[in-house]
Amino acid sequence: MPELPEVETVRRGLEAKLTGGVVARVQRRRADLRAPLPRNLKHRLEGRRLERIDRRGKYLLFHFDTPTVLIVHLGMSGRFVLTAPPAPPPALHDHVIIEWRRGPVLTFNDVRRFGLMTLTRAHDLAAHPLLRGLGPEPLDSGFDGPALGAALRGRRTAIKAALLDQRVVAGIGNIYACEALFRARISPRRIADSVRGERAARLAAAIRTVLEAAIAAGGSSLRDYVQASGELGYFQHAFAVYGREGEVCPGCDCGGAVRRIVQGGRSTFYCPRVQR
DNA sequence: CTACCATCCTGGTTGC
DNA sequence: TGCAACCAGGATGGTA
Repeated sequence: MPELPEVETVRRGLEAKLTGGVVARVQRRRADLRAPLPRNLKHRLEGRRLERIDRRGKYLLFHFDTPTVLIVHLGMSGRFVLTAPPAPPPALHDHVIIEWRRGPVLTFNDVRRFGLMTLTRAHDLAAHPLLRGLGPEPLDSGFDGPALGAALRGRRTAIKAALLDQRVVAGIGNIYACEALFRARISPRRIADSVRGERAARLAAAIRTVLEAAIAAGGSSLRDYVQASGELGYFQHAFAVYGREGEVCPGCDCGGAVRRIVQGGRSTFYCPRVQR
């Protein structure tokens, strides 16, 4: 479900409500997510104070004192819900419940259990296997045409597939790959290696602007994605091509229709007339 | 390297 | 209305 804008929206919502809190109680109700939940989750977190929440790509990084870091990936259907204490009776697919000495109760709910939660030490963070190979953060100031072009150099795969590869750029998923390519007027089928120079600059700018616009809208709410506060993001109404097969190409007078193709088993939406 | 495939899991939607 | 097939925002590991 969640790509960078949704993860960032969750990060902001949780950080605002939870920073400074001390963990009072951890319940691990179901451990068989994408990777087994740490057996010592309870002992490592109880009594720890949350200092801040960072994000790297689609990963949330909860920094506690000790120093302990809780790494979370939401997978396709993972979400965090905040509720007023006391902890509510566990609902279906509530896998982890974190209570604090004061403040709201944090529940991790994940229907499909593709999510992941693990612990590490802060000083190992950059070298952690989950984070080590990630490409540049698209919202960092250093992310520009030359940086993107360098990451794509020599890749003979389609640019759409390359954007989904977290080693190329961190945080982009199927929706924002489609949307960024449309904004940059680049065909999703174009060989990644051929995206250089001015094209790479256009694509880097499109990635940045579409992600920033989505964050400003609170992310996209498809299916069951909601922000921690329970509000719905509304960027899904601003999609130019995603999910719009057959509709008139938006934003220009080309008269073409949005087409859906399958690349690597995933749906790609684009306008063949304006994206070359 | 690359492309392609299956896999993990559940639930909503679609089509008969 | 019932039921089965298909589809879904991710990541990984295997194969050719």
